[in-house]
Amino acid sequence: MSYQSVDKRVIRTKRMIRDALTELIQEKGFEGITVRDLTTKANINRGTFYLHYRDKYDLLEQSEAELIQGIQSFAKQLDPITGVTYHLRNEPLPFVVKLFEYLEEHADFIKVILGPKGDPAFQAKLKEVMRENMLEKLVKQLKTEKMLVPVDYFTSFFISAYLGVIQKWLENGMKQSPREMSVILSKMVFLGILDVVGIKDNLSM
Amino acid sequence: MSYQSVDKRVIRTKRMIRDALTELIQEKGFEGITVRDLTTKANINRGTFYLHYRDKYDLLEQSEAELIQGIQSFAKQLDPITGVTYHLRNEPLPFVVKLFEYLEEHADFIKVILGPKGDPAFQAKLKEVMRENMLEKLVKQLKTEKMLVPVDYFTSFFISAYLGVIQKWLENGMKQSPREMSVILSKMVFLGILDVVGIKDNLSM
DNA sequence: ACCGATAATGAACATAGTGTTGATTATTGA
DNA sequence: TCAATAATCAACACTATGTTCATTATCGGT
Repeated sequence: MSYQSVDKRVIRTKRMIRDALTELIQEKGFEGITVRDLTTKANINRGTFYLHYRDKYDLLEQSEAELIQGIQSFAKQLDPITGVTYHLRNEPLPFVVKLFEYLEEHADFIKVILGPKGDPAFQAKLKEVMRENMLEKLVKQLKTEKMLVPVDYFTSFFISAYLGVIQKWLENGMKQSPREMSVILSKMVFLGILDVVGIKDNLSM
Repeated sequence: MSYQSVDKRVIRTKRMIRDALTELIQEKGFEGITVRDLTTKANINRGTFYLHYRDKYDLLEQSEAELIQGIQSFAKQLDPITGVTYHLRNEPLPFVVKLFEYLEEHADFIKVILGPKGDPAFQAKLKEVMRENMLEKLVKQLKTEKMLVPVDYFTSFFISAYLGVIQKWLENGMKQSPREMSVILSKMVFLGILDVVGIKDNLSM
């Protein structure tokens, strides 16, 4: 009925370790965490930890990999025609809306892992997934020689901008809905800075 | 003649520790580094380390603080009239050019500290400095109610975009000059995505 | 060139975390 | 109910930490 571990005890133990990890990263950052800290907070025996994870880095990797996998699995279900169509219509990409929904759902962990005490490698992974699902198809359809800037700086610019807004949104306590955030982002992506700030009659000088 | 430590031995020891730190972060990331690693690589006695730093976190903080201070010191010397004037002229901010020059100068350390094995807290600090020197004055002159998006998302968007391009530039081996990078960034900031990619007659479909 | 000040060394220390083992108990799924 | 296996507990050798103290080496100022 299952090639997976469905043993209630395993589920329970792993969940408690994951919860402890989230709390502890918040408290002291990942670096400062010891296996003893984790097992104490999780109320399990220290030996039990090693039954499931090689060390704390293994725990972190597995936790991150699950999140990335979660994103990729819903990304694949999305309309493959996306890409340029949405870009041209100045509409938020369905992927972006879904992404915010997903982030919201797993906010506890993601918030700390993307925060100042988190893991910069996870930022890189997330950027890569975003790039694949938001810009890859667009870039492939462009004659890059016509671009005003080198393509990899173009990509880095917008993906980092997205991630920065995501981090701010999480930090702010996710006051806006995923749809609202997608719209905000679209505006900034499609308009230049002067339009976004409503300049011309806006300046006080 | 000096309230500072100018003793040649201290200078030498600290420099060797800093160099070892840079190399070791590259090799295994900051987390994996032990004081023993540092002192072995630096060819000094382990006890000597503790004469200068409380622990490896103290070392990291001091190293980062020096960099931030370096940025702030040249920022203060710049023309205080900057701000909106340059933004309106679509010219690269002098601060940005200077910043790239500074990053280039300290690339060894900054490259790893901003990389996937680096310190996310340093990213946050750098963003803050950039915000103060690039957007603060602009934002103060705007009637924020006229903006199309919440001001803090606006700020996060562009500052993160800048940082993302900086990271890519470092990762790429700094092939472009500071001035070139400033121009590339200005283009992306002032034009929307469609203009930047040269769209309309650019799409192959 | 000297000499007092101080930086660096080397060895030892208690303390704490790591990852592993083997025996025992508790819980699970069928 | 019971065989399988997860979790516990205690012990283990090993490594890193941060501190100490006596000793040696190097510095800066005269």
